[in-house]
Amino acid sequence: MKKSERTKQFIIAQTAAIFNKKGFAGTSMADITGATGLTKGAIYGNFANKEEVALAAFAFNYGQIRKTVHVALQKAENTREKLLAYVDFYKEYYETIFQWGGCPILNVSSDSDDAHPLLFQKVKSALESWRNNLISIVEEGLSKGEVKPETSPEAFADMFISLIEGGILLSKSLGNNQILLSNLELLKKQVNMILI
Amino acid sequence: MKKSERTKQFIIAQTAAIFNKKGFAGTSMADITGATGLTKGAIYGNFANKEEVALAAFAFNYGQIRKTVHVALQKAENTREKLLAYVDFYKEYYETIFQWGGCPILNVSSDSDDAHPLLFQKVKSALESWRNNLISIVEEGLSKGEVKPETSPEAFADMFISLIEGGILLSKSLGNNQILLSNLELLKKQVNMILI
DNA sequence: ACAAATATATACCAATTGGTATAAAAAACA
DNA sequence: TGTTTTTTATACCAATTGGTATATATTTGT
Repeated sequence: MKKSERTKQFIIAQTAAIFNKKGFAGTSMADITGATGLTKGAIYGNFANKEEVALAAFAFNYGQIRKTVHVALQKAENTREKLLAYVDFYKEYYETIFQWGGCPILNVSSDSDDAHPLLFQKVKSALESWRNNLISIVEEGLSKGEVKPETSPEAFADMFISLIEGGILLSKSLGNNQILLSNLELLKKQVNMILI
Repeated sequence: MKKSERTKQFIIAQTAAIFNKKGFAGTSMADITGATGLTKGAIYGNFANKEEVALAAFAFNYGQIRKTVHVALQKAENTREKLLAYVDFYKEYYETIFQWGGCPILNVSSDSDDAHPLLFQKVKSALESWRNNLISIVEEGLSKGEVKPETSPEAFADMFISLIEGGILLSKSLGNNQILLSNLELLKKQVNMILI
């Protein structure tokens, strides 16, 4: 691993939480040099502009979550275990996510949807892959006879994501983590309801 | 109504959608003068600073929604009608909300939670009053024997808000309005499930 | 260890940022 | 209508914005 690549990763790691908390317009180059201890020369030697740092920061933030979910799903052997592993992931890691400024998908989506098309495209892809992953799990469950045949994989996935993201919004805004936990409990019940 | 008050309202009306779309840091004084056709002298003659315009813009955006919901709820006579009126409001007005840049609570919450405490406090209050309103409806339904006694008003309210805000996030991000509509259908079923 | 390539710091840039003093214009009141 | 009060435009401010040219360090491959 070359020096430049190490520095790049260092810059991303030091600024990822800042971008997640303050947004693209709210994060300045001064924030970036301040957080890294590097000068603008070093930043612009490794990134073309602020947007590239923001894109890398989002990829980092989202990647951290996806990686951990992926590990948690590895052990799961059937539909129930997979879906409950998802729920348990949020039960276990929501405090960490909150410390990093909340869900990056939620944050970057509303930060970029009307102003930063490149960033918005990345969020769209991330959300799409999350949704498709959930849909696949339910579809697989359907074909294996583990899920009730009247279940709509899409509608279930959308409810799933909504209860999590909505719970994060409510808990962060009201300063009450119990709300997200309550949503996660409800989600468990909804998982059990579609299982045979 | 004095001139100053009319100008104030005019500034708010012209900039409310901009703040909702671009956020606090993303909206500049130049955006404000550009949208109103007024100069900085006029803006600062009516508002102390940018934050005051942003606060007024959020109050305007949220007020528009609350006002319309309030009217829709007037006609409702029992728990079922009240909760379904809420759902129908979003069915009818989500396109308008999207044109204004999405749900102001969702937008301003993630825009302000880690950087603009005054704005964040307003969002918190708005979300609290929405949640309390839903809780009150369910509690009234419980006391009148219209709602199943095992229902938790808080858990129901949180699910209600989450399906709406999560649906907005998904539909806006994926460019697919059908997702919000599907969540609203699910919400109707959930309403019917707690009713006796 | 040395030369070539790479990476970083410094100093700078024009443009824009939020905000203010002041004078001219327009409303409000008598 | 005349005068006082209020509102708005103009011109300005220091600070900060994102970004660049260049010289100096520091890695890298030999």
